[in-house]
Amino acid sequence: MSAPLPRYQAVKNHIMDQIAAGQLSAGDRVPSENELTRTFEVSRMTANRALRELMGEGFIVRHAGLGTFVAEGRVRGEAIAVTSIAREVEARGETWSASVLAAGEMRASAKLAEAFKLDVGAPLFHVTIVHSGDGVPIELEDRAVNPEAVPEMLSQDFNHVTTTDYLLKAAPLLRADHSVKAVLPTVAEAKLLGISAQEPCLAIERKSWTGDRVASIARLLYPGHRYELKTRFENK
Amino acid sequence: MSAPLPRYQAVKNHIMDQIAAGQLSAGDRVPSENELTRTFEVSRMTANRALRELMGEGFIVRHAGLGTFVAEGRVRGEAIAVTSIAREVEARGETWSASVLAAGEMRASAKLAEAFKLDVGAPLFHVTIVHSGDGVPIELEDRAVNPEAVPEMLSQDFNHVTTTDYLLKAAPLLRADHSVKAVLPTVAEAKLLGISAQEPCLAIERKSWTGDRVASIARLLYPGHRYELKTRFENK
DNA sequence: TGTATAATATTGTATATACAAGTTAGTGAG
DNA sequence: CTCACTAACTTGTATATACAATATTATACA
Repeated sequence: MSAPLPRYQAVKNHIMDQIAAGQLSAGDRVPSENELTRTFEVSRMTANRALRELMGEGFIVRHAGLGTFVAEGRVRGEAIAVTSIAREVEARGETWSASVLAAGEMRASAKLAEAFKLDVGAPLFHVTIVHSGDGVPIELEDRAVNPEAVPEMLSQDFNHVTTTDYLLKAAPLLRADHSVKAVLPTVAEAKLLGISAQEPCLAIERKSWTGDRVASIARLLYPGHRYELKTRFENK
Repeated sequence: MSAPLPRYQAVKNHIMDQIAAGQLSAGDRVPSENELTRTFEVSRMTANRALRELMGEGFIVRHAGLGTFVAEGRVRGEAIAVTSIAREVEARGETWSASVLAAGEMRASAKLAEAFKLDVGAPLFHVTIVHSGDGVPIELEDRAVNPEAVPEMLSQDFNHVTTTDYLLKAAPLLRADHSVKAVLPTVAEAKLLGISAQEPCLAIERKSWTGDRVASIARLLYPGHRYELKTRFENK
């Protein structure tokens, strides 16, 4: 059972829900701290914290003496989205397919135990999959999954559904950290991706959370000549 | 005359200065809230706020009961932010320096004209700069700038201020598009970055807007072994 | 009617205080 | 020696209170 939601978070969620649902649009006035104090029966400090964090996250802007308003545009830049490789492949007009090289249980190494906040040796699910577009490999996925967060992980047929699609459903994504690097593949990796070992690859490491639990840690490797990451940033 | 610095900001600055100066390294323990309370003669709430904001900005990590520690690597907040390479270098505890290889006018090729929404042959500013940390090249910047958006661009001394710092001031950033790829450097690029031509590089192409005008188009090249891009994604 | 001042509303910072939960080290008992 | 308990320390959340600064509105006076 999860802990009760902190009050400042409930206030944040309420305002964000209103923005997301279109009840509050860019430029609209957001309730003041004192109004939130009354509405939510919290202290002004709690309301201030909720609003301050939303401001830090780019959703709202605040002016002393004036008030608090929904920010223009979407201030929070679109981070690297967690999208399904199948979707990306199809968006290129290619047909996605997958080859599951490994799918089973493993024991958490010290590093993974630390990353998952589990004990060393704790059971994890592990999958290794090559994703292709029109039969040409485009992504080598190596992923460890927390069984506590996603108990039915290994029951899925990842030749037909991507891990990402399944995880997005089974373990609602709260947050993800990404690290992007340019690397050379190992000989084994190069072979699996059907490229030379001298081909630069984009390596994305992703750690995703569901609730307050690390759900999955993945390393995604893309041939440099086959993959490009695009993102957009917007400022208020 | 500037307003006195808020106390929570002074505490933040002090810790960030220590990290930037290398006095605190990744994994090192940061003073606890109660220690900061004594050192800075502030309330615990004020110390908590300072640490909480630094955590939100990715510089530190915190564990209840355990303590506060400098984050591993630099967790860049949110999207691929448009940040100054000087700032990034300094956050690594290194000293930034720059070598301007080219700074002058050019005529817009068909491709650049299209990207800037200008006529082919229209004047553009062009700079090529190698940025280094502790004397070791880390970024090769090749940038075209729209003179209509940034008329004084070439008056700046980019040996001492980064193009990004200047652009952020002279042409308030509204929006930026990023493309990230893994590539091999050309022989010339490899030479400028002091790496082998077989070293994979992270190539970031950035198009930034001020108002409704494209201000700048840059290609930034980083040696794979020297640079890692970190981003964070949050869903509600 | 126009202007100045006071009152009100809003954000911004800071403190003291309190309770809750997690971690670790030390001590005492078996 | 081992285990359990306690104390000390740490982070996490919440409240009441206070003062400061900014912006707007209401009121009073000319």
